[in-house]
Amino acid sequence: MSERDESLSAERISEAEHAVMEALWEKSPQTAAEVCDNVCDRRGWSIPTVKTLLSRLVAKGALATEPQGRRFLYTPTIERAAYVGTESRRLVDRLFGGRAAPLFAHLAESEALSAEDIAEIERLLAEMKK
Amino acid sequence: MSERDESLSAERISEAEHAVMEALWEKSPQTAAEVCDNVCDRRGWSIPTVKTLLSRLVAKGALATEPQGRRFLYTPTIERAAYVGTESRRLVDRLFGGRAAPLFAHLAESEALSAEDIAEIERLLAEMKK
DNA sequence: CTCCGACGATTACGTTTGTAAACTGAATGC
DNA sequence: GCATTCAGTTTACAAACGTAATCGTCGGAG
Repeated sequence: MSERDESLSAERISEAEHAVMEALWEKSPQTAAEVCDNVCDRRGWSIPTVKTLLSRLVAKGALATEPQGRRFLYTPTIERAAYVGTESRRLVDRLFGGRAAPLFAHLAESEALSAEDIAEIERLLAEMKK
Repeated sequence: MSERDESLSAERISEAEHAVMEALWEKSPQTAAEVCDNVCDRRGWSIPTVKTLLSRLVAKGALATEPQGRRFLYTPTIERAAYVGTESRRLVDRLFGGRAAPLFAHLAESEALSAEDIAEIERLLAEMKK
């Protein structure tokens, strides 16, 4: 019960881990220290915490390491778009029965849509029609 | 370290708990056994599991109990719309910097929007303009 | 050549979650 | 009345998470 599947990257990324991923999607590769520079204050973390998260993400196959001298450079192996996609879908499935329209309706109803959002969405819709 | 705040219902609802909430939003009040009838097969749960989840939800203030003879009737204390709202916002904040338009764009791009979704959204947009 | 400091690796530890068995008290059939 | 049954409560326990301290090692400063 130790050899888990290491190739299929379907491992779930937790919220804390996600913060680390964001830093690396923003810019990569980065060392552990650099990642910490980018997230530690915001989250109130210390370096050991970041290192743990990095290790777990490597174990989950979400990050790749490349040795640079005696330290590692970390790079995402999964694309942000893919992650965002699965997470979005999860939510839509769980809360809106897989339909996006109710989500939109909900956002609209709860004032979560700004004027710009609406304009942007109209633009996208127009574009889709072409 | 035992008396947690019992009035403010900001407690986080986990995924398994959410399934129970859905059953009760669908129809309430219900007994534990009834809830189980509605979710146990789908999730492969046994009654004890449902009971645990119900208790935790009561502890979190998400459900209210009303004694009916020797058993309890469970009723949600929070509205589904409120839950859906906070969860949606969480996702939009976390993944799209709080902007709904990028979420929409993403759904559109990834084919997650059906023709009906689009029609429905156009309808909603038209309505909002009025 | 030796010691220090910087890294990753290992270990830690409390909490939450998923999943459920054991316990306890009350209602109910005989 | 007393045993069985059935509800809720308590306890259990492993995995995941959040957060971090400690260990072991390797390379660079003296």
